[in-house]
Amino acid sequence: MRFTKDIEYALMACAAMDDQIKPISAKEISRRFQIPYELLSKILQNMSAHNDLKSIQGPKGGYVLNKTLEHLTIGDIVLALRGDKSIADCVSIKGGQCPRFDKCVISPGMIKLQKIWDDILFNISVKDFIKNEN
Amino acid sequence: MRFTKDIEYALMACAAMDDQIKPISAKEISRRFQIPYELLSKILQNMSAHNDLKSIQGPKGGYVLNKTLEHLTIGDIVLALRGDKSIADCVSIKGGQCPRFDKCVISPGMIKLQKIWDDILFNISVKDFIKNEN
DNA sequence: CTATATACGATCATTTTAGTCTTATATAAA
DNA sequence: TTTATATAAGACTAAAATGATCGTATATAG
Ligand code: FES
Ligand code: FES
Repeated sequence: MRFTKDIEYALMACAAMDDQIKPISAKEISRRFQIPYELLSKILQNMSAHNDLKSIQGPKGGYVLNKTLEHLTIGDIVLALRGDKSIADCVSIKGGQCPRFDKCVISPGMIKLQKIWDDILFNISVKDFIKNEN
Repeated sequence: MRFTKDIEYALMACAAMDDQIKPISAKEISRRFQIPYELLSKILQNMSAHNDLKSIQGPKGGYVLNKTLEHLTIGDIVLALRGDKSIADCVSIKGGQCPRFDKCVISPGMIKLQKIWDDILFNISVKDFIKNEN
């Protein structure tokens, strides 16, 4: 039950783009946080495809936030990077294929816990996450 | 951010042992839930080493719960099977080695989220998790 | 035109997860 | 005391996910 490096890198990138009018390049973010450039690029491209960011090509190009960090949640980032927010196989989209599905003893609990987790993920904004007051 | 199969299997095993006075063997649990026997064995041994279960060797042996499921939490199971409950590298025990540690922009948020998650993990009992009322 | 940027797909290395195999030890019951 | 049944433990393998790299194409500011 852990966040992977993508998520960490994405959150750092968000911090770099916060309050920025001008686009910031992947290279600049990569340099600032010591994140492998190509890896970061793909992360930003995924976030772009998910409409969390807007990309501007060419010189002076880079990425800009599409929404403010107040309106971007941790859950959005997980969805952009993972595509799936399920906390276990038992409760995943493909759960229907599980041979145990009909009489599964853990799925009621998993479903409940999934709801609790979703509630957290999609209600903590990246702004909340980044700011270190309190 | 997902629970692995161990956790699922451990929870199923707990369900099988709930309210049981007599020990249940790994083989029996394995058969009932279609869990690979050797894999389940190791899971139960880990839970045993963590004092969640008591093991009885020999014929008519098996495993019995050491505490009631009301007093066993999801967090206990994660600790027994994973050894580590941290939600990300940034906030893990070895976090001190991170080159970004001193000026990390995400660690305040990670620490906060870790607390929230711990609060959930160690306050949901396996009994709560298993029972399907509500 | 050229330098700088994203877009995208393929590839590779490492780590984690999942599952298997083997051997040793304990013990209830015949 | 023998035998069958059980846990204990560690080595091993296979498969999947993660982390990182490479190469090439395309867009565009200057
Ligand atoms: S484990 Fe398959 S549905 Fe729960
Ligand atoms: S990422 Fe290293 S301390 Fe936060």
